[in-house]
Amino acid sequence: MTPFQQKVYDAVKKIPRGRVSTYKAIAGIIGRPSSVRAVGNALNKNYFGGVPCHRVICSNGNLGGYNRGVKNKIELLVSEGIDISKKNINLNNYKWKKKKFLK
DNA sequence: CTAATGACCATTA
DNA sequence: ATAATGGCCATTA
Repeated sequence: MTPFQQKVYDAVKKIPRGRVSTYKAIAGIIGRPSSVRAVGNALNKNYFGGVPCHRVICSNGNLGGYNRGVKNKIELLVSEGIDISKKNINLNNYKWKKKKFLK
């Protein structure tokens, strides 16, 4: 468990149910905007439960990957009420915005 | 130490 | 619109 991973997981844990975030957004939250790739890498090696890593997707609305199989990722997201009918996620509707919660 | 890898991103053709 | 390219960074061999 590296310090970097710890930050990533901590940020991902804050994503509420029914919402998604992006690798880029997570990178920004932890203070390393240019480490988006490393963020994905960290999530790839996340063997912990309690971290909703299935709610993290690409900035362009694509699903991204999942260490237990993308299929499983889709199931989880759909079960939380997110629509993936067109094979990409509408970030305008589902993206988690921190500001909304601070208010 | 160097080199290779990857659940990314933005730019270019 | 899609496809290829270069850059970026933490981890691992």
